Amino acid sequence: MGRWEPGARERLQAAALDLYVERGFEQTTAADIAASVGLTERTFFRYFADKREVLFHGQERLTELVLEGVAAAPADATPLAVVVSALLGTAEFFPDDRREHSRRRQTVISAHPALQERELLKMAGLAATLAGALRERGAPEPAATLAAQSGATVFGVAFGQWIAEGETRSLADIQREVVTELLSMSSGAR
Amino acid sequence: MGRWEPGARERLQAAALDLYVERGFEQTTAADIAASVGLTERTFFRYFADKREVLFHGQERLTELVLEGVAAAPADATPLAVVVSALLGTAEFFPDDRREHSRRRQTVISAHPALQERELLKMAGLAATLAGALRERGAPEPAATLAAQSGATVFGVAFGQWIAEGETRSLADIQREVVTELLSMSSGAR
DNA sequence: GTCTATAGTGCGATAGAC
DNA sequence: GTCTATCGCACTATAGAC
Repeated sequence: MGRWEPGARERLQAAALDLYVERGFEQTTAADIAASVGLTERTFFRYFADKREVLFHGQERLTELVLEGVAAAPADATPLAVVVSALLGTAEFFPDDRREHSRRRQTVISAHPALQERELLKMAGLAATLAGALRERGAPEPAATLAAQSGATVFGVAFGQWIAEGETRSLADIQREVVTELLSMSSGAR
Repeated sequence: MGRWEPGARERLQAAALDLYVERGFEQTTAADIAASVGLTERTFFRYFADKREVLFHGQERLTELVLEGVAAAPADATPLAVVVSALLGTAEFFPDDRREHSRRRQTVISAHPALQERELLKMAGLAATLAGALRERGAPEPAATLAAQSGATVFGVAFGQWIAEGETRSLADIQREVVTELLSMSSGAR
């Protein structure tokens, strides 16, 4: 394990998660992570802009899945229907055998506000991308943003449930239930 | 303006905003801000945990207004109706004569991801507080969280509109329209 | 109020792949 | 030889410890 071995980025990501779990985010330096896979601090920062980013790299694929979900919706679908389609597209990113990894990762994030900030920023970026895609399909503002943000809300709630202790349903199944819940809530409002 | 003059916190906040507008957030050091009001860097960090926090201090009052709004809702109100009441409570925090200040502040935040992160974290905290208040009134999960997050969404969209160039309506008026839009969107979904 | 560890950046040197 | 990942060093600013 050292210089020139392939997969430096992936090794750094795995080592970072392990160390963040073991001793906590703040007690882990970038140099610690790099050293644990035979690299230097300087190389760590070549791959990741900062210590937090190492936990979030790879989410570009999630954006792609959202946009594929948008494209899969019928042309005459309402913004909310398009969002549901986008949402179900994301479920592919979280197969059941990734649940345990997601749980570990989320435990670390939940314990550190600095990591929560970054997660919220990523989610906001995804929602903004989704809103843009809705506008391209002709949705006006503020409907596009409202629908996209509602999608982010549903995703967040469903994801939280998906990684809850003892949960066995798939993310897609949970998402469908949460969407139903959200709609029934709105229609019952005075 | 110097040592021992009262209102150190407020002077630091005003100076920080000015400098962030002038030269940008990253080009402004904590020492710059402190020096510009006759204090030292050390004093800056006594008042604010970090460079970002200086733009967000004072939002505890916003939380209070949200909770007052919750309390003002009739006991048999649906979660969503309680959220609307909470939302309108926040409008008091943003009278029309604060609009220009909010615009300046938001311009800075929008230009710097590090500041957006902090803003998102504050908003998430507020939504979590609101969800907790809804649970205390008997709302079950996930309805409480869905309603609270929807409130945050409406607030964000309405606030963005309120500070838009040329906008003259009050925040409360805009919020009411955005809520209507959100509800009509959900009821029209297939 | 001082002192220090760490984050993060810029730039030039080097080691290995080809 | 070229190309590029990695390293070493110097540096500033943040933030916390004493």
